[in-house]
Amino acid sequence: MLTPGSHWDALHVFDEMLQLRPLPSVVRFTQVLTQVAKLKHYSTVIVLNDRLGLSGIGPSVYTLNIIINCFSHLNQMGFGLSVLGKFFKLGFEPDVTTFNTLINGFLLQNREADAVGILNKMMESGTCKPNVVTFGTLVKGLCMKGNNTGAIQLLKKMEEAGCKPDIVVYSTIIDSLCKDTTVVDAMNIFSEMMSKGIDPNVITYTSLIHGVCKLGDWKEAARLFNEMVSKGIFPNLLTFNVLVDTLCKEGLVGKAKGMVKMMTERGIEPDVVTYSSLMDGYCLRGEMSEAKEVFDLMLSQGSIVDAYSYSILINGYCKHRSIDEAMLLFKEMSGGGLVPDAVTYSTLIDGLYKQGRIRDAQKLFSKMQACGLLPDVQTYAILMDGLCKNQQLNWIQILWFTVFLSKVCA
DNA sequence: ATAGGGTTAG
Repeated sequence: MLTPGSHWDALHVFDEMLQLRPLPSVVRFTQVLTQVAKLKHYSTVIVLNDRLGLSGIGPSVYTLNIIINCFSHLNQMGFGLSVLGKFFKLGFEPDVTTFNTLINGFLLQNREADAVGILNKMMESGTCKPNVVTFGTLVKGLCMKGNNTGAIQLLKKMEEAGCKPDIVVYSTIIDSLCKDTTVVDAMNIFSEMMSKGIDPNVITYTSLIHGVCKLGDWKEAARLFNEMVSKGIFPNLLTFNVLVDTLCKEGLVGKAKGMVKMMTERGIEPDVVTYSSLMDGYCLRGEMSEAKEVFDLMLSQGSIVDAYSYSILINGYCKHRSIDEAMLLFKEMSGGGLVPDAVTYSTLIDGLYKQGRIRDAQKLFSKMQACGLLPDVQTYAILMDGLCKNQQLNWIQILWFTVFLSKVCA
């Protein structure tokens, strides 16, 4: 379907630009590539860049860096590294952005050692010293690995190296500590940050509010909320979504609806995430007709229903023994051009096993693999559970499955 | 004109 911002529009704009005479500068094309990359249409960026090359517009350090970033996000670090060859062929020097992009790529591939290796080389180098983004990227990588201690150590290390941490580095660590429910530590880092004269922003506060909400400390959430507003920092869509979601997970859907009313009054329109959280809230309470009402409301408001929202409703029906409703939605989403992922399939497979529909579950698993979707740890756990409970596995198979799962988890 | 931080499902 053609929607504003789809990669088809980008292709169109790009082709029209390539027809112009004289040709726009590489800077203009870079601006379009940046926009497409922001929409996460990484393979489109690669295609557009190839067309650029065919039209005789040479790459710049900027476009090459963008291409490396796109290959990283497409899990094609090999191609990303091969772009380095272009630098040397064209006589360009990779800059700090190039190295930062490569570090991020390695981290996305779980190649932490390679990422740290680049940092060390940069520290030794006289020409391309690491900057705040270099450290910020690595801090995020350590947090993603659950290594908050390492992230805090790196924060100290960057200061020793004469690189001042900024609001992004601090917010990354604060958010990770909050996710780890070590909100006390997050608050300490928060104070440390402010004592250094770094002002928190809406992202910092949203992470802290999320952290205290998860602990059920609504009083503290309200305090932080008031504190940020008193500083002239206003809660935005994400802040409200976090509040709506945590209220729903606590079973307080009524309060969540109040929050939706509040955000609307402040001129912030709920989006697909807001509604999906509400739907999940109703599903958790087994109030499926209310969940479906929210879903229909979304549909009536335009086409903001995505694969995620379908998956949430499908999960709700599966958990409340309406597997046929779930299958109907599954067919509907596929027909609507939305692509179910491993989570959606796993949910349905789990639902089918729990109803004793072993054959259907296995058929769906085959279909999932035929679609090129890789089962993950959770999928295998669901398969093993389903097969065991339906006594479809003997002890040898259970043993094999367990060994397999432990390898996947490692 | 390029690089790093906060939201939803099994």
